[in-house]
Amino acid sequence: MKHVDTKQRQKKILSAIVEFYIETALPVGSRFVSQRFRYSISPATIRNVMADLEEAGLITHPHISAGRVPTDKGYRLYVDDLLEPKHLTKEEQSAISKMINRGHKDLESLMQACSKAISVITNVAGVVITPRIKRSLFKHIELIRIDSSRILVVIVTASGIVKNTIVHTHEDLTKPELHRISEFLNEELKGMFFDEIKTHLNRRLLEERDSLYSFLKKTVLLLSSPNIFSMEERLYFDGTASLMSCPEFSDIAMARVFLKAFEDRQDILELFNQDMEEEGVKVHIGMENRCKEIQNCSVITCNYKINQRTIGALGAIGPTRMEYGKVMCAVSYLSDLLGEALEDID
Amino acid sequence: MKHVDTKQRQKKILSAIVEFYIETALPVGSRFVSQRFRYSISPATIRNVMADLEEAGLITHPHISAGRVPTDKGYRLYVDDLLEPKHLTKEEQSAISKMINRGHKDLESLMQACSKAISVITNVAGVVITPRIKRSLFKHIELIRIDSSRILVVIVTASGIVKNTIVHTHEDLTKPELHRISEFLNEELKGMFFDEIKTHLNRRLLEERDSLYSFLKKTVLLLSSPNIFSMEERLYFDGTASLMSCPEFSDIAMARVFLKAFEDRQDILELFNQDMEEEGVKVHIGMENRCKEIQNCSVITCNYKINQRTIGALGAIGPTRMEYGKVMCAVSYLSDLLGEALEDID
DNA sequence: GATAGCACTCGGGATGTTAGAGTGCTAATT
DNA sequence: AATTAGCACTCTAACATCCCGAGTGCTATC
Repeated sequence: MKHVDTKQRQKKILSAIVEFYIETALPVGSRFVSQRFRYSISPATIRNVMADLEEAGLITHPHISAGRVPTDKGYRLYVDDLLEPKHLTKEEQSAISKMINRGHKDLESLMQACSKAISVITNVAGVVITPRIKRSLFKHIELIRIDSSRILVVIVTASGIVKNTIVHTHEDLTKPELHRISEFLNEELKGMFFDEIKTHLNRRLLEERDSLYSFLKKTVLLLSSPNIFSMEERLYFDGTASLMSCPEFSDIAMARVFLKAFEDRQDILELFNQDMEEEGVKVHIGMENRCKEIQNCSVITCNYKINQRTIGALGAIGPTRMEYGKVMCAVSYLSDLLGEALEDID
Repeated sequence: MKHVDTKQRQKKILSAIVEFYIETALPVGSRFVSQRFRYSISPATIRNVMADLEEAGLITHPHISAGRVPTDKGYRLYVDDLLEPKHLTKEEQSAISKMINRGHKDLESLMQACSKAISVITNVAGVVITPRIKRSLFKHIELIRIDSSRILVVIVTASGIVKNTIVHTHEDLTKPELHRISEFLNEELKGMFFDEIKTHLNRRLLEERDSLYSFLKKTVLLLSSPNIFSMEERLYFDGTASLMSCPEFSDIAMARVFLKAFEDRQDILELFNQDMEEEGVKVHIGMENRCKEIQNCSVITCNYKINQRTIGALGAIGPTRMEYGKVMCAVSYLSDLLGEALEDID
C-alpha cells in the first residue's frame, strides 16, 4: 500500500481547519474537512489526525462535542509555513490607488486615507503612524521672530513635511540675526538627515574657535529644545466601528477593551515603533502581543520608506481569525504606495 | 380641602421619573416615585398622574407591565424647565484644571486633554473641535522659498497657533521679493482678524493704481489659495470606549452605528460648527439630532472664546439618559478653561 | 495504517412554568 | 372632587426541562 507522508497530511488538514474557521467563525468538524478533500480521507482518519494536532497544541475544542478551533500556535504555524501568498486583485489595487493618490493637501488627510484604505480592503482596523522627521532628509529651516521672547522654528523635510515649534528665549534675537542663522543652517545642513543635525552642530562647535564660535553657540542653544526635530507621533486608524460586527466582539466587554487600546494609543504606538526597526511584514498573533488589551487579536505591521529609508510604519489589527494572506499583502502594498506618495520631491 | 396645583405636581413627578431613570437605567414604577416623596403621595395617585404624563407624550412604557421611561420630549421639558443648575465640586474643578493647565507643548495635546477631561468628569464622550484660524487675530506671516516652484506660507495667530501651507507657483519669486512681501503683510495686517484679510487686500488692490499695483497683485495671487487662512477642522474625542459599558450599548448594532458616527467625523463636525454660531450651552436630545447615527443620544455643546471672540466649540455626546445638569455644567466650565489656555499672549 | 460503527457528550434552541413588578380600573374614602 | 385602597390582569425575565444534532473517542475490522 502506498505510504502517505503523515506530516504532510497533518499540515494539509491544519490548513483546511484554519481556512475554514477564518471563513465561517464556526468550529470545524471532521466531516467538513473530509468533505473539503472530496472524501479522499474519511472523517475517522481526520479525527485521529486532529487528535494529534490537538496534542501538539495547534488546535483546541471550545467544548467536548464541538469542532476544532486553531490556537495561536496553530495560526503561527499556518502563517509561517502553510500560507500561500495571495495577491490583491486588479480591482482592489486600483481602488486603493484611487484613495491614496487623489491629491491630499496635507499629511493628515493622506494618513487618514491610508488607514481607511487598509480597513476597507481587509475588513480589519487599519493603522498608520506618522513619518518620523528625524529620519528624513533636511530641506529647509527658518527662524522667525514673533516677539521679544518667542521664536518660531519652521523645518521642512525633503518630502515636504513641515513642522513648527515655538521656542521661548531669554535673549532677544533681532531679525537680521535670525536671518543670518537661518541662512547659515540652510547651507550647513544641506543633504543631512535630521537625526544627524544636533551631533553635527556640536562637532562644529568644538572645532570652531574663532569669531564664529559665539554665533554657533547661539545657534546650538536655540535648537537645544529636544522636540524641534521630532514630530509628535500620531496614530491614525479606521475601521474599528465595522469590526464590531465580528462575532469576536459580540461580547461588549471584549469590544470595550479593544476600543480602549485605540483610545489610549500608547501601547499600539509603541508596538508599531518597535516593528519599524525591522524590514518587511511582521505578524503578531494573539497572546504574542505584549499589550494585554489586544491579546485576542492579531497585529500585522510593515515599515514604509521614503527613498529607501524607513520612516514610519503602518498595519492592521483585527481578531486572530483574520485573512492573514490578504491582510499581509494589503499592508505591504500600502506601505509601497504611501512611500511613493511621500517620496522626496527634489 | 387644600387645593394642590396639579401642574406643579406633574412636574415634580416628571422630575423624579427622569432623575431616577437617569440614575438607574431602569423603568420607573409608581411605588418608587411614591417612595421618593416619602409616601406623601400614594402610588395610585402617581399612576393617574403618570397616565396624564404619558398622554402628553412625556413618558412611555417599554411594555404594558413595565415602569415608565422619559421620552425625548420629556427630557426636553426636564432640561428646559425642571433642571436645577448643578455645580462642579471643588475636587472636580481642580482635577480638570490639573489636566488642562499642565503645559501642553502643542495644540494637539491640549485638545486631547480637553476632550479627555470632559469624558472623565461626565462619563460620556468628550468632543472638542479645533479653533478656527479665520476668527483669530493676525500676528505674523512669513513666506519662505523652498524651491523654484514651491513657497511655504506660515501664519501665526495672536494666541500662538501656527499653520503652514505649501503653495505651488508658476512664477519663481526670489527670496528678497518674498521677504519684501512678508514685511509688507506684517505691517499691513496688524490688528486684523484672519477672515478680514482677503477682502482687505482686494480693496487695497482696487485703490492702488501706482507702482505698488503689480506688487500687491503678486501678493494677492500668492495668497489666493482658499485654504491658507483656514485650518483643516479637526475633531478630538475621548471616552467612547468607556461608554460601551452603558446598557444603551449592550446591543452591538447600536454601539457600531455610534462609533461609526465618530469615525466618519463629518456629521458631528457639522453639528458643532453650527452650534458654534450661538452663545452658551446648547442641548440636542435624541431625535432632535439631524444625524441619524446619534438619534438615541444627546449632544451638549458650547462655544469657546479667545478674548471675547468665539473661536471654536466643545461638548459631550452620550445616551439620552445622561446627567444633563452635570454635563452642561462641565462643558461650560471647560469652555472657559480652554479659552483661557488659548488666550492671546500679547 | 485507514476506516466503519457505535456509544457517549455537550451546547443550544424550543417549550413550559413561575414569580414579581407594574399597570388600569373601580369602588371606597376623605 | 380629589385621593386612595384593592384587585384583576399583563407581561417579562429567569429558571427548569427536554431533545436534537453535531461531534468526539474508542474499538473492532478491513
